[in-house]
Amino acid sequence: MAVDAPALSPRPKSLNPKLVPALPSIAAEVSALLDLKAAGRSLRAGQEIVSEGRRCNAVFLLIEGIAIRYRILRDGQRQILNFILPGDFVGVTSCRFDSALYSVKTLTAATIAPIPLSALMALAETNPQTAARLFWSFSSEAAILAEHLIAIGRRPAIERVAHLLLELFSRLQRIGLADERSYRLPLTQELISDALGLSIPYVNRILQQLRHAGLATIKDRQVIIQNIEELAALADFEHTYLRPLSIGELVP
Amino acid sequence: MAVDAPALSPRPKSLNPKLVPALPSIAAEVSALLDLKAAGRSLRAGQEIVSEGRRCNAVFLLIEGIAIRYRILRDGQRQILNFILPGDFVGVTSCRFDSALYSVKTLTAATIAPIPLSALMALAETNPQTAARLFWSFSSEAAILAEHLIAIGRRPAIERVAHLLLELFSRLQRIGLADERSYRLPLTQELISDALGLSIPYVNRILQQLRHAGLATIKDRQVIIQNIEELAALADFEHTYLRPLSIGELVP
DNA sequence: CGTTAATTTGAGACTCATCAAATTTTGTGG
DNA sequence: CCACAAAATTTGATGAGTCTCAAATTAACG
Repeated sequence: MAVDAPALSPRPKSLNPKLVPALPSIAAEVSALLDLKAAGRSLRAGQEIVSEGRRCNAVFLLIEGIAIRYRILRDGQRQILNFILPGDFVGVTSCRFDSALYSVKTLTAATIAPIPLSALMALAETNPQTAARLFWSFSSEAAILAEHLIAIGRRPAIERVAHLLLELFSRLQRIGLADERSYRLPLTQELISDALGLSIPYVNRILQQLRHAGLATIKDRQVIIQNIEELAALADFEHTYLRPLSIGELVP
Repeated sequence: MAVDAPALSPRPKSLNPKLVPALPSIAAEVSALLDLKAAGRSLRAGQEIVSEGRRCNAVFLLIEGIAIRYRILRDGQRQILNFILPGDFVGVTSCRFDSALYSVKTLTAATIAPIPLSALMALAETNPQTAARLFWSFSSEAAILAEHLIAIGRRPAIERVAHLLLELFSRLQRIGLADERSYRLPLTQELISDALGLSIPYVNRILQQLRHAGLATIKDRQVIIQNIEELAALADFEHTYLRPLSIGELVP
């Protein structure tokens, strides 16, 4: 089921001390079916997977590492749409248009497995049940975007930051990349500000508030959630939106 | 292919003077297959289709009328996530969780056709190709949410408002519900403010700016885009994100 | 171990929110 | 079809939240 970690080339310098995590079941299923393990490509930190304005002829399964999806506006500002974690598919939205609407790039060293659109179409022909499950799973991305929209549209900066830290915590924990109250991630203040529509100096001040309140700290590329309950209360965080039902769980 | 307007009961009191628009092809296909026309239910303005916190056991095809998807926050604020227009599916994200994350309610009189999840599952069994196309089409919603996220996160109020007016214009035009430079829609300032994360008085002032600049006017539930080019330039509006490729157009 | 990247601090300005009230428009029952 | 109640728009004054700019400090990396 899960991708076998030792089968991939070990990467001692990886920022992530953990092994390759378990993939969500549909990702594992597709991975097995299309032999994606063999197709894995290693990327360095900062490499683009998808480039805005360019045709995108594949979707990618992120096997290891962290990436972001973002848009650069005409005035040079950046808006990060979401963080992409192991087990997530990359480029699903981008390949739906004749040129990609967003860019995706790695934040750490990463391993990705491309799935050419032709393979996806073939899958829809030869294995339509799996394809349906896969496509169904794609729509869960909308829930995360919607939650970001709510946070950015209607919540003050401190709640947004708290919410982001908790979302990443919850998602990483789910795939075995976080422990009880912390996770490793090169989450710079610039990334936070671009994800939440804030300025870097203000994010800095917000982080100080969280630190002084004993709620959360970022240090040495490590995010430490010191008081989960209080932070969740502050952020009005409820992790249901990160736990979509698979197609099989819909009708009990 | 398209839904036959006269076949549906005419609704003289409808706020919308136009007839039922052509559905997108996948919607038409599913509609025909499941005989959704016969299943159409009429709703009055302001009725809830999906309620946050409640189990949602169906998706709905909006056949006629306008709806919004939104969340009410703990402090009573509302964030509108998107506007739902004829031909759009409702509740796709909501039914993916054991209780709906958002509410959906009509803004005008409307006609919807429920598709029980069981029917959707059955479709995936009996007609997996169609199901795959349908599920694939669901993921285009993410592009609209992403664009909203960018607007709210990184653009000043006047650009957000301009962007929203143009998005609705473009989407309505596509389904035959807008003419050259205007469309009918009960778009109150409260709706705009809740969609864009602004206050009502400020939206009011922004609309005055747009009006005085000769760019756009809202009057008598009608939105008039007086200068499309200039408004689009102001908003940095590019409608690619509203024109996803169907699954068949992906590999040319 | 230097050089670039990231964080931190301060001062000042500006966008936009809040609150309150007046005005206009819309919907509705008589 | 009018009159009234409710909803929506408009205006003003004030203040909070957040941004910008600039520079200093600290941390990361080859």
